[in-house]
Amino acid sequence: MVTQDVKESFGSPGGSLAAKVRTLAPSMTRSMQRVAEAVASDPAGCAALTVTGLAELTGTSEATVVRTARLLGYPGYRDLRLALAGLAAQQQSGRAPAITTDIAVDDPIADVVAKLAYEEQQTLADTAAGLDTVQLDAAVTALAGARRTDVYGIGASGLVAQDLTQKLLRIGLIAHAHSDPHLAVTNAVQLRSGDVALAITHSGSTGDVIEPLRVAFERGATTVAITGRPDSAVTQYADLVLTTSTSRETELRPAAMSSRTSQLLVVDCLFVGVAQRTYETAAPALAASYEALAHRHRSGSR
Amino acid sequence: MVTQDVKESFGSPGGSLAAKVRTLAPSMTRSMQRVAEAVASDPAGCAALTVTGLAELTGTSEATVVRTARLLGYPGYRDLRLALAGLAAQQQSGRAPAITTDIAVDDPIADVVAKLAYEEQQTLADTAAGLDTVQLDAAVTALAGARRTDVYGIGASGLVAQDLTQKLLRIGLIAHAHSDPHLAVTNAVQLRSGDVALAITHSGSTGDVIEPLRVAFERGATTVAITGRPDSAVTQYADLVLTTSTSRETELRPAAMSSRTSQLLVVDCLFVGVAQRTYETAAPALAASYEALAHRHRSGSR
DNA sequence: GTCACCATTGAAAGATATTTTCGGTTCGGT
DNA sequence: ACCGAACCGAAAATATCTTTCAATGGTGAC
Repeated sequence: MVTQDVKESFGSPGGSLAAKVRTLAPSMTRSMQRVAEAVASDPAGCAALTVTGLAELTGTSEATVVRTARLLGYPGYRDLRLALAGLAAQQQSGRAPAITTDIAVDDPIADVVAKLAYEEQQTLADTAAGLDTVQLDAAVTALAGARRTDVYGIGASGLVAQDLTQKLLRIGLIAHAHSDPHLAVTNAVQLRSGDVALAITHSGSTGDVIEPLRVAFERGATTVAITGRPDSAVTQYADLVLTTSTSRETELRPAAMSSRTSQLLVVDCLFVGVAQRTYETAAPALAASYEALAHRHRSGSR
Repeated sequence: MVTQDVKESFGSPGGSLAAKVRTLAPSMTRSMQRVAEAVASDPAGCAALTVTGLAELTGTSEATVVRTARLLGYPGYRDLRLALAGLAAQQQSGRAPAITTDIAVDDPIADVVAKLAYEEQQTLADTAAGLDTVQLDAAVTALAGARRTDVYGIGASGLVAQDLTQKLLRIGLIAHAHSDPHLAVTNAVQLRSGDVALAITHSGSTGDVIEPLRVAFERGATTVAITGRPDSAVTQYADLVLTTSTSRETELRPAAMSSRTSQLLVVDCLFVGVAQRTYETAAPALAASYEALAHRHRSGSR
């Protein structure tokens, strides 16, 4: 029997499908994209169609439809269709007001705030839905037990890398963020089994970040990639891949914005996970760092 | 095609299936009742089964299963199954309880993800609701017209400061982030009317950040504070105050986490606002920086 | 520019699932 | 005991889904 795992597909909340389509779209061929788009835009309608029907609707072939279903993580079209039916039902029951419009040049500032907040919320939901908790758990375990951890990130992702290291340092772990590619590589050489190297790159193809990860990978360290493109170059050298969501970008809202939100959520999850594992030492360390900073704040607040 | 009317089956509210089974049970034969009962008691489980599977489970034959499906009002088993999938999804989503509890040490990683995502969404909503758009608008105007902009932030807020400057630089504005208190002050001395100084501090009482803002304030620059405490020391020297939200912190989720989310939203709003104001120059600058980075990415990704 | 190669695609064959048919079985009535 | 009707399931028939494979078109090397 092929269709035993429907329950699991239900496990992920509804919106995740549209998100999945977005993250995987870049790695799809043109015809597959057509199919994916049809499915994402009208789940209910597509659920009513057979493979042949959907193939005709999208002007492709049955084979392509099945291929798309596979890429989206289902064993076959049958299961995609089942998931679609579920999705449609959910949509029907839960109203979707959705602020759909992009941010325009002449939007009043209040609209900008509302739209940005909404989109970032959306990004968070998508990311949470798309995160592979098994990989995440494995990454947490690796980090918690690591002798040392190196984190690579450039540009906006570099800030996320620093955020993670700041947090890890706070709970007594040894972590460094590298944004200088050369230093990153020379440090990566020092890594060995039991250490962790973590690369953060939205595109998954940032050479300056891939290179140190490759070195770490070859030295036997546990390598983790946080990327929006689970099929990109960086994953070649990653033992564990944590996927961030990709929301559609607009001219005034560059992709960097949502990828940052997404990356930070992943990083937070890693941190909390590690803090749980190392609670005995993490809790006092957090308290201590809080204490240490107290005197840097002016006492009276007016 | 037999399966054209799936949408309609969704139309009937979820619970009606169990009711329908009860109503029709008397008119059913023994084997059909077994099937109907199985379907009613575990829609999700049955949705995962093929006709043959369900027939075996209930100790009946495929024919009986199909007959039951017909009696329940569906054209065939295929459509019953689709409806079942929808029902299961609804049930699942229905029991999505508000995640109110704090993150506990022994929470499974999946719960951690859900709770973190939820809390960050909450933070975003709170921030958006609490933002003073008048002040925000004024800050945008100041930034858009500034000769130069200095941003102060320490620790986690320092990363937010860098995020803002990275973005502003991208659209051709002159902005610097300072995390070194001494350098910040020495640079602040250079500021004058028409320049902007922006301090980011959650507590509002971080001396190292207040000091340069005070200097800038006294030199006549437009000063902006992004803080979670609108009554704190930093606001003394701030012409404009943008308030970030403060959500309750827990042991495993330090305040830094939500304040960062909140600060980033404010910063994003500032950025988009400025990009709108300076659209003529910002749009091409954004495009250009995108181009410039393209070659740093390895080509093949698929 | 041409060629070789690889990715992409759809047609059709093959496999599976669903529906229908049909004959056997059971059960109640006579 | 016999008859008839409803009930049921095995298996054939059909629909649907999946896989294979050859044709196509695009891409990079030379």
